[in-house]
Amino acid sequence: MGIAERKEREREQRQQDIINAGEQVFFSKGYETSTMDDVAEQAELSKGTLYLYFQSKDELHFAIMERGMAILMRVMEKRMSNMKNGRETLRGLGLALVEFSNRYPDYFNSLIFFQARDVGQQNLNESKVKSFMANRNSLTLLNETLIRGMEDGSIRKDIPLAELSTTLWAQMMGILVIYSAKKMVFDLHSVNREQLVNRHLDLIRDALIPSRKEDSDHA
Amino acid sequence: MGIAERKEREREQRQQDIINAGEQVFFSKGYETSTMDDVAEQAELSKGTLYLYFQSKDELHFAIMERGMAILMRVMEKRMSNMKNGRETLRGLGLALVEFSNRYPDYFNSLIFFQARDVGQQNLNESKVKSFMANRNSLTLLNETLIRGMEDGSIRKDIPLAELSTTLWAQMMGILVIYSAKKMVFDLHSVNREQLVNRHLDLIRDALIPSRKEDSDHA
DNA sequence: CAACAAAATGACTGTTAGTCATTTTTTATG
DNA sequence: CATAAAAAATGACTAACAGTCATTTTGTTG
Repeated sequence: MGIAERKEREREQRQQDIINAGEQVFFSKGYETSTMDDVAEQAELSKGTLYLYFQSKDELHFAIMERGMAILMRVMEKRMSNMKNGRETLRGLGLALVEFSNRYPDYFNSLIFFQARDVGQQNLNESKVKSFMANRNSLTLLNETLIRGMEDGSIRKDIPLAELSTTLWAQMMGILVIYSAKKMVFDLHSVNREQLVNRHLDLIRDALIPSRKEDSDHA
Repeated sequence: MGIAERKEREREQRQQDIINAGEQVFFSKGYETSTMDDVAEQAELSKGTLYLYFQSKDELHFAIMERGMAILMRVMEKRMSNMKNGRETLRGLGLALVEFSNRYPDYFNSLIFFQARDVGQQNLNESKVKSFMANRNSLTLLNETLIRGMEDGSIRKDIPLAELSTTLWAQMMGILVIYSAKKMVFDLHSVNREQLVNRHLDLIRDALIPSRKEDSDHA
């Protein structure tokens, strides 16, 4: 008697259908200007039903972002392979973000949106915790890369790992957020996203090369 | 007959009063959770009057941020003096932001809020243009500092100025936005804002030191 | 003071996220 | 198959709030 199982599948399917409708609407009209009635119409369901599957408009949006995050992880992992050392792999991670932004601009925008979402909110609600979890994987990837680079000698070892990884992560996410929010500033200086990221990665590369003094300090 | 002048002064004063009320309310309750009725009550004015002085809730918030920006500029200019070269001045600019965030946390938060505000908005409205103008001064300061550093030999000269300044600006604003939005991530890694900014400035300093090759390349 | 203008008011509107009593559909049972 | 019970779906409704505007109050001028 697999009725419970079928119900579970149906429920999952309906949830995916709603996410699909949400993507259609949010990606074309923008999140803020889209209404839950729009999504309901697109999904051919009543608004009430939407709330049986998602607690809030924000949670639906979050589910869309999670799809994007999963894709980004795939793109990153592909880019990481075949890199000769940790420092090059680190650059690969950065370039994966550029590739992701070009191939999946809508998902990319969702991701960036969520990076900046909670600015100015003092109370840490559940969505904040979930959003944190969503970032864990990419931070872990970054951490592993730094360890690899420190071990193979391509990255300096004198900076505490947790401090370095969070800094690099904030830098990268940060410039993407700022670019997205203040595109006009960059347009005025004739700098596009790819240039910005490349320049950033160059600077970081230079900053992470072990110094000659450190070279001899083979721990 | 200075009636027109007095009226002008009164109008200005009332506008300042409303901004004061806005600060009181927004700083204590947070922007999103504050209502214009709250501000009206605090200002001892009707809501309608608020809209005679500000086109929208957002514009009132913007006026508050502009006060903060003016303070930040003062803090930066103070920090810039007495620096021995461009590279040190650059660090001074970064540290000015930390000082600002400690001394004027509410204004600082407004500023960061506005940096991230327009993520995901496709249409560039007037507020976006205004927000851009608000950033011009700090970007100009950064530019001047980089030029000084390139001229006194403390900063490498091989990166186009517009590209370098926008990148450094995006990095700095970016990490502050991300820290504000994702404080939890940094708490978990035991990294606070001051550490983050200091580590970032260290990395940038290392990346901007002219290479030995470039040293001989005295243009 | 009367006529006019400027400033201020607050009841009202429009919009939309989220709710919940009611209806429809599906499943279980004799 | 009939019927009771459970599950799913509905959409009219509420609450909240930014922004408006016809009306009232205050100030100015001759």
